[in-house]
Amino acid sequence: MEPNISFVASLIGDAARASMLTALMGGKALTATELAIEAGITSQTASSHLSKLVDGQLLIVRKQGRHKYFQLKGSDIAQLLEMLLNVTSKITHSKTVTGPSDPRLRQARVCYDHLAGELSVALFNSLVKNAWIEDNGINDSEARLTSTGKACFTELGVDFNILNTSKRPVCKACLDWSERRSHLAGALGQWILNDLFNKGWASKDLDSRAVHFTPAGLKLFAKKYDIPLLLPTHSH
Amino acid sequence: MEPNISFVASLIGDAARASMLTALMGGKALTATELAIEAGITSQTASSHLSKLVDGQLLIVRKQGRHKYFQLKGSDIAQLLEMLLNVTSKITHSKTVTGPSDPRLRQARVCYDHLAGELSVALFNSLVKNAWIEDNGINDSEARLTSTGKACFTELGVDFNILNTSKRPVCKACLDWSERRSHLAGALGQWILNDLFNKGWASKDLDSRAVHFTPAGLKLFAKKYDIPLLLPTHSH
DNA sequence: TCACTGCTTCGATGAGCATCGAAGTATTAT
DNA sequence: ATAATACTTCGATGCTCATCGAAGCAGTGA
Repeated sequence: MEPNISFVASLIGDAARASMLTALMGGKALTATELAIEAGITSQTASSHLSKLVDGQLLIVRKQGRHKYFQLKGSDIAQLLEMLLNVTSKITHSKTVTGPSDPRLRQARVCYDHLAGELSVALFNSLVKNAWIEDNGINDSEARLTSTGKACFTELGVDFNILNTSKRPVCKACLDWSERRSHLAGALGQWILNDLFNKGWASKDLDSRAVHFTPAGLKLFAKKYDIPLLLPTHSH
Repeated sequence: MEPNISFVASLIGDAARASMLTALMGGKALTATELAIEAGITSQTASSHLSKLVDGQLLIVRKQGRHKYFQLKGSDIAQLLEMLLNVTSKITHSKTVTGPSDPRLRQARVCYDHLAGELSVALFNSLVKNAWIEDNGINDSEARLTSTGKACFTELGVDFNILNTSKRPVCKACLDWSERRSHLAGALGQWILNDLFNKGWASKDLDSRAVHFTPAGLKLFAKKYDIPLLLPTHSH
């Protein structure tokens, strides 16, 4: 028999659980109360939801003192959620005219473990333009690291020996639900995001999904990857 | 605001609708009664479900006489469902020991518009071995047509001028939920499946997801793509 | 015209489940 | 010790929605 899709889908198919899951797309582990607030429900209800999500293997939980920290079980779950975001936004956009959005989320946000939003799309385009990566697909998740790219990234501090040991692909294109264009995911995308945080160029916002750049950090970031900086409110 | 994932997920999160959707992964358009039978419900209930799926933009419908033919709205929907199949099978497999399955489905089945199952994985491996395509990712959807591959496929009758006009990627790796390994998707994967049907080497089974090869067709297929043929019941 | 099939609408039924208040158990703080 | 916080369990409530019978509409064939 084919696996029973409806089980996993129904877990995601509740409004409260869905907002918890999208909150966890920020990559950070969150406590039960934080998630309850995020979903706008009481802690009792949240507790029930969270145990279902853990039973359903969508989340893992780590107990720390009197807190319980929840996070997505793996990148495959994150990928599933991102694809749901894509499909959903495509569907709802056709109804609600054009996609409104929190401007901070539009500009830069975390997609589980890599950068998403306008800036990440600009980054991706620059990488393609400078032939660090090749983008084969039009709509889809194909990307390839060139030898130039490998050399340049190595110079920037990437250790491909380490990246290659992980089971996940190094270089991967991920479709952005707000921009509808590709951005960089995979182990390399993760490295870039971490690099941003390590260098203090950007930090996660309180709502944990938006990424806030410092003015200086933004300039350095743009310079490092040769990204043409646009005005904050540039025409669509 | 972020799109409301729960809406789409809850559409899939019903057992009856889910079996309808997986049935439509066969790529063929099915009538309302066929889908009702597939889901094991009455036609009234099916009608209600189907109108929800159409409203929700997961399906498109085409009226033909007194019949209504339903099919998945696009390849992105199919991709979403396939990913759900992957996640679900990974989750349920860890509980229900090892994945049992209809042997015909395991061997060869249709995944929306391309071939899936043991044979498709074998095909993919042969293509990689002979350097027609390159497989970059380990777990993920990356694949790249080599120049050799392009030449060879052209010789087999593929017209890349036509394939390239479509918006979808030509060459794409798709993770198999039964095999947990990559097989070929994309426009090229679609071409191969159609080629199989056109040549009469294989046909869709009555249950519309399994693909039945003729003995002669299987041999010719294996020869064409240099696939080592295994015994029907080969050890896992 | 009449019968048959495919699909839809309406209404009633019933089950599942999200929700929260109240109470209970840990864990940490004062 | 006492209080406060974080989370869970239990029970009651109420809503949503899948389900099907009955009836109706439309397209097809005799």
